Parts: sequence; C-alpha cells; structure tokens
Amino acid sequence: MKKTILVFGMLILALLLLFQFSKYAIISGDLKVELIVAAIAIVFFFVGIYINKKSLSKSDTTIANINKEKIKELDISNREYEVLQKIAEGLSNKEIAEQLFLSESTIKTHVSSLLVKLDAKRRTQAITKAKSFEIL
Amino acid sequence: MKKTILVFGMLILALLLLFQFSKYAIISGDLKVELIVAAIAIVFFFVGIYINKKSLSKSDTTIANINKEKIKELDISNREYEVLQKIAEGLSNKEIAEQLFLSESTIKTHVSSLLVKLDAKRRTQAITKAKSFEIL
DNA sequence: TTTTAACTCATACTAAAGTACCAAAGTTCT
DNA sequence: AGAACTTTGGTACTTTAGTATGAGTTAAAA
Repeated sequence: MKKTILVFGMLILALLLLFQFSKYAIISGDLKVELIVAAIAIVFFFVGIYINKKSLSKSDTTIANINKEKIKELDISNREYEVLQKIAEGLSNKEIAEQLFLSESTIKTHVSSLLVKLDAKRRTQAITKAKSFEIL
Repeated sequence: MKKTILVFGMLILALLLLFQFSKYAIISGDLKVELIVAAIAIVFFFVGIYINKKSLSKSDTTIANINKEKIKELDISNREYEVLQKIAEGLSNKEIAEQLFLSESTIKTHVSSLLVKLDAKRRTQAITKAKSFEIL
C-alpha cells in the first residue's frame, strides 16, 4: 500500500517536471517542437499503459481481500485452508500428509470439516465452491 | 481481425493529424502552449490505456485457441472432454452418469482414459493438469 | 465392405475418500 | 490456572474412485 502511494507520487512529480521543462523548451526554442511533442506523446503513452496495469492488479488485490474475509466468514482455520490448497493442487490425502508432516487421519479430519464448512459432498466440489467463493 | 486492423489504422491516422495540428498551433501561436501539451498528454495517456487493454484481450484469445489444439494433441475425445468438464464442476461419477444419461461404468471408463491421457493419478490432479494445459 | 475409432456397458477387484466418534496435546485469552 | 478452540491422531466402517479386462454397438473412413 505505502509502496503504491510512493510510486504514484514519484510518477506525478516526474510528469509535472516534464511538463514544466517542455513549456520552457518550446518558449525558449532550444529544442525542436517535433521532438518535444514526440517525447510527451511517448511518455504519456507508457504512463497510460502503466496506470492501466496498476488498476488491473489493484482489482486483483481487491479480490484477494474478499478472500480472507470469506475464509473467516466460513470459519475455515489456517490448517484447513492449507489442506484446501493442497487438495486444489490435486494431491491425495496421503501426499498432503507427507508434505505437511502429519498423519493421513489428521488430513481426513481436516478434509471432512472443510466439506462441511464449504457445503460440499466431494473434494472436487470443494474446489469449485472455494473458487466461486474466491477463496482460491 | 479485420476490425482490429481498421481500428488501429484509424487511431494512428488520428494521432498523426493531432501531431501536425499541434506543430502548427505552437509555431503560429494560436493556442497556449500549456493547452496543447496537456491535450497531447491526455490523448496519449488514453491511447496507452487502450492499447494495453487490446493487447491483454488479444492474449486471452490466443489462450482460447491453444485449448482446442491441446485437446487434439492429447487425443481427448468429445465425450471424454465432456466428462472432464463435469469432473471440474465437482460432480461424482454417478451424477455425471445421470446428467449424460449413461451408466456409471461408462463414466468410469472415460475417467480412466482421461487420467491416462492427462497423466494424472486422481480426478483432482486431472483438473489442475487440464487447467495448466489451458484446456479448462 | 471391412476396418478403425469412439462410445457404450458389465463384472470383479483394489485403493482412496469420506463419516462418525472419541480423545489427547497445544494455544490463546481471560 | 481454567475455558474455549485448534490441531492432531486413532479405529471402524461406508462410500466413491479407479483399474483391468472383455465385449457389443455405431458411425465414418478406406
């Protein structure tokens, strides 16, 4: 967040400087008009691209924010969420157990409570529901 | 495709006109320098945004094209793909059988061959692999 | 008209997945 | 320290999933 503000601030500052410089250059006639116009065009072209990308990634972040709230809303614990992610990766209970250094029965417990909390009958349905809740 | 080329052509033409006009305006001194610079900046800013969006939507289309080719490449038949989609929706073999008016054993046959073709051990892994292949 | 490929279905298994119930150990908050 | 919750794990059992194999049907291509 702070980073974004800083970057945008710097950007605006740079643009204002460019603005002032171009005005000065045109009036004093040090540079050719074409060059200045082209420079402004190019700079603002890329600024447009940059801003657009920023706003797109911002909307992604917004979705990511909804996620965490939804997870809390569904009362899904940290471990359960971890297991959910592994399920979505296509791992079996045994493989998840190995990766998290837990027993398979523990994974089964987590999976069962996940299915209840997500109102799913199967792990595959848990994946689709989780995605519809924008949790994954 | 033709539409895109047309739009881009018009855009470039408009920009060249703007370019020439700004040159004329600055030299003849009809308009204030600030206004012209601001106008160029704004126009190119939005052009940047526009181009960026175009390129993003283009890449989406490309991904959609890869899909069908990849399905053929993996030698996945129509029915198998249909079953794959149902799996991704989180349905059980029984439910898929009911929806497609087939027996459960037929679905099992399709699922098994899908797992082989996608090189997956489980239906959940089939989902993730299919998505990585941009098939779903 | 064969042949090929896709689609269908069955049986008999094995292997996972999932349920139900219980219980101990560890955290966190008061 | 005690309450409340999370995490962990076990047993026993039921239900799906998945494999292997074989076989009949259909539609299109050679």
